[in-house]
Amino acid sequence: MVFVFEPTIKDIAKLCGVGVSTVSRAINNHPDINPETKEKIMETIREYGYVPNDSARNLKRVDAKAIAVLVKGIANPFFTSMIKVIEEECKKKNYAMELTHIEADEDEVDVAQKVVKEKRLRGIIFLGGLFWHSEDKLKKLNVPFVFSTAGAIPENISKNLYSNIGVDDRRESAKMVDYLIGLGHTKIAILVSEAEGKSIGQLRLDGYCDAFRARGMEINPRLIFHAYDGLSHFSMENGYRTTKRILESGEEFTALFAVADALAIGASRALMEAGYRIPEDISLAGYDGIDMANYITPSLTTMRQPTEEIARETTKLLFGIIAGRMKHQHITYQAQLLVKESTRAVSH
Amino acid sequence: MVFVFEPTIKDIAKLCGVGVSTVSRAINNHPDINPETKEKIMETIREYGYVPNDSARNLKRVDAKAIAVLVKGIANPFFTSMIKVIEEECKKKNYAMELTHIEADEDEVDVAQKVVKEKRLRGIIFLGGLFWHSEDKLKKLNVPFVFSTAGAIPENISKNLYSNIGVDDRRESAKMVDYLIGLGHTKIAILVSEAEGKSIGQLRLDGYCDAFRARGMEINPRLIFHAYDGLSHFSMENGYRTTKRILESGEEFTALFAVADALAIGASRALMEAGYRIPEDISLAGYDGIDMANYITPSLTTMRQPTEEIARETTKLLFGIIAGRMKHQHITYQAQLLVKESTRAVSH
DNA sequence: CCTTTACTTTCAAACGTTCTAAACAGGTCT
DNA sequence: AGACCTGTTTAGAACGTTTGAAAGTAAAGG
Repeated sequence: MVFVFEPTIKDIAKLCGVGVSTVSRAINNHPDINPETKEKIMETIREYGYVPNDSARNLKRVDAKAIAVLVKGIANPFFTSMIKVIEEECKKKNYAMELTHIEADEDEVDVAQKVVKEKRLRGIIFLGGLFWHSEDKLKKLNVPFVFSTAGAIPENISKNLYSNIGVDDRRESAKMVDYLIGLGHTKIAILVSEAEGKSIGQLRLDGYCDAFRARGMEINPRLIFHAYDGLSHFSMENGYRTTKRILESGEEFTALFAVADALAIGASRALMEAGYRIPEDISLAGYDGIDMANYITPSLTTMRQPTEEIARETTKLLFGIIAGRMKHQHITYQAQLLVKESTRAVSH
Repeated sequence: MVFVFEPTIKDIAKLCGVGVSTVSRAINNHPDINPETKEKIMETIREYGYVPNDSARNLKRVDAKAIAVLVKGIANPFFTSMIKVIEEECKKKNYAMELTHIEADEDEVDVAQKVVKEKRLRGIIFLGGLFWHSEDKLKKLNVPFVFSTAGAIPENISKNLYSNIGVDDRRESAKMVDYLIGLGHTKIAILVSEAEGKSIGQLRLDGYCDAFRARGMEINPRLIFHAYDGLSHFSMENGYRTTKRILESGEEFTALFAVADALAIGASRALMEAGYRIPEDISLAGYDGIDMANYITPSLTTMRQPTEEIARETTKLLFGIIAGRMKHQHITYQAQLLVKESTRAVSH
């Protein structure tokens, strides 16, 4: 490796014959500076390729311009597009984004606390189905945080402690199932992930049950299948394997509702491998509205969440709260039922 | 927000009645410390929830324990699994990982330089099809860097300036095309992304041509289709749109080779929408071996790159070079031809 | 009782910024 | 000429850590 001179702010100051603070002023677009001096300094900076040391900056600044994004269940392609949007918004505001994955066996609060303190971050976005047990835990986080597309938070937690942005999973899920029932399906299997606590999976399962009840129909518990491999819940692999199991179980059904598109895509493959035609023999529906749902054949009927919009609003809200010009909010978006080729009326 | 006491190392020192450096010693597992003192300090740290400030640490330390991963073309799902592995390896070594996406219009070296200087990183992994023009540019990077699954680097650049790990795209691509020819196909269309310079797309196109030449067959330039939307080259959307265009062109072909699985999946949908059966009417082949290729129907014949292995070795190599116990290397992995349902012998 | 040795611990100087308060020019007004 | 602006610049104290050199302790050796 070649030796390369790495200039600091001091070097630049010396080079320009000015004080360090003047250079700092120039860099940070402070008002009180002579435009001429500023131009000269910027010139020198370009020439020597000076880049301010982020650590030194963050050390001194009270507000390290950075937020954390904590994601549980990275396997779900659903998050990728959200993260991209969040990143964009951060760039606009000149904020750095610390992306951290939470493993299934890790405690969310502990991880959040650690990363926030380490990097002196100003806020947190929680992405995905986290589940919080107590208010005490949440209070340990000393910065504003926002849940996005998370599961339900227990009722006993004070609403103005956090923000929550997403769709009403239970209601939208019910809509989907109601749509299937409307097509004449009565034997509707559901492919759901873990369902302990108020996880996303549980909410969507609740919606499934709601839809049946609303129509005064019986729920057959043997048509509820859990896909939980202990790791990434919403994966294609998981959907595929569980659907195989469903088929082996011998239960009869004319429609299958997978509570996530990734699961549905795996299910689609398993069904077709087994010789079922979609939708002629079995209707298949997903949930999320990921890109890929449009590219499989038959294209997947799904409940599209406005991911980009949610991600964008989440980020803006967090910045607003950090800046002190907004308060915690609870926003519910509408999902959109996208009817594609994978569902049709039941054939008698 | 509640006021929370954020202890510093000084506070811990005072609390324990010892000097700051002793606390520092305890945290960093230095040898010269009384086990008893250490235990007491660790106890206090746990009690007060002290977490060292990363900025202060990195500021003082010569070696900020962190590397950068620069990705061009995030839309390609191919990278997701690689990033996951790199992250794992970093965690093992207690290194932080700075993930940065490079936009299509950004200069890779400029971005790399900026991020490395800002964060004082120790090394760089370049993921994906970057293209380097000159040795001078590369020399500007003052830390070791490793290319992974990148395009070919021009011959005139000194080999011991960098490492390069991946498969021989040209050779493996030729293998795939040769396999298609072996099935009796002669009119093989290729769906390729941008092809200026020695990009990955160009290499795979070269392989396509090699395969024809090796058999003494003619190449029909009108069967070469470029999918370049100026943004994410290897996306399903891009594959879909370009295949529509191919079909409109009216050129005849019995097989389509998409140089990336994401493109192939988009192509698959476009072909089926247009009423073509795969593989009865048209054989379809991809390249990369992403997970999803197994879940579409028909499952996709593809050239599987050992992504996990490549990512793991890339990271290990970079750490080795940083530690000074390894030198730059150029490693070529074998890809694996996975024959699935989407290809079959041409029907006469 | 004074050295030596080995083990612990502390002091204080960095690291590269930002930011407050103070200083400095060069007017303009009494 | 002094007082008072106004616009620009600077010195220097933080920020929270690591680290090498120095200092302190206690046990062992003479």
